[in-house]
Amino acid sequence: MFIEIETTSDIPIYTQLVNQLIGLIAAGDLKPNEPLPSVRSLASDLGVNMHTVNKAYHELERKKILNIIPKSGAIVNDSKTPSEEQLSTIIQLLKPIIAEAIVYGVEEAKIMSIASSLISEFKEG
Amino acid sequence: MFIEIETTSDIPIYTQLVNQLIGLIAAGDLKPNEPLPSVRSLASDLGVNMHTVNKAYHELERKKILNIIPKSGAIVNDSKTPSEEQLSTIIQLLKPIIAEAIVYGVEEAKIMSIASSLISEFKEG
DNA sequence: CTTCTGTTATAATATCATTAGAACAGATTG
DNA sequence: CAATCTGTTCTAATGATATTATAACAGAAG
Repeated sequence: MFIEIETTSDIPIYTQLVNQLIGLIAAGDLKPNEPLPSVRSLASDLGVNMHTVNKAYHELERKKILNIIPKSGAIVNDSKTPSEEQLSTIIQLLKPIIAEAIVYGVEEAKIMSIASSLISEFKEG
Repeated sequence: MFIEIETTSDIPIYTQLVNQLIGLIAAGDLKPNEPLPSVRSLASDLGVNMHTVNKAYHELERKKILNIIPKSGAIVNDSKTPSEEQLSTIIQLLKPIIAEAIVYGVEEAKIMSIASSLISEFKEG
């Protein structure tokens, strides 16, 4: 489990966890139906509290990325087609960043090129 | 100044302000070299505290989007070409969202289409 | 049956976000 | 010049978050 937590970051630990787990799934390092480590073991590995990992897992469950089976564990959900809610989420998240890029003077073609590169980066693993 | 603050949102007020101001600049509603309202008047308009607006302005100055002239006011910076730092910022912000979209099963073409639409939305004003 | 799992509860600490009030000094304007 | 407006700085209080620490519980897995 290749996860690194920066305790000095202003990004909350559980958010760093959420983002990195999403990254691992997107890159195929964590596959659909694959079980995640228990909150206790991952917390121990990372040197953080059990509840912090638990919070990240539940955030991923809220996003419908994980399926948490009570008192058993969490497995990666298999999502072939995004729900309308998920599509809307992506658009809302993307909007302020696209705006920021435009304000910085990043040209449209450059924005598209960055997006394309990032997609390839994940898809290639 | 078309800004709406949702006090019930879990997004901090100053962050909402930052995002909406960036949106206004991207859409051309706020043009380069144009002065922003004083922290006191904008705070009064929005029904929030002066310090909250001040925090947003300084966050935008940190991003080099605003130029704050001490004891005078803030004006919109004219950025024609993004700095390396700004480009890096955009990439780092984009990365987790692209990953999330991929996990949701959003196809590459769809992601690109959303990005393109958002860019057009801003550029058209 | 023992161990592992997530769940729940309480509690303490630190940080952040927001508001309030006041005072100060430079900039602007009439 | 004098009055007003500006961002700046400071202290203070409040509420919400994030994180950690313990502990106990009940279902799952071996």
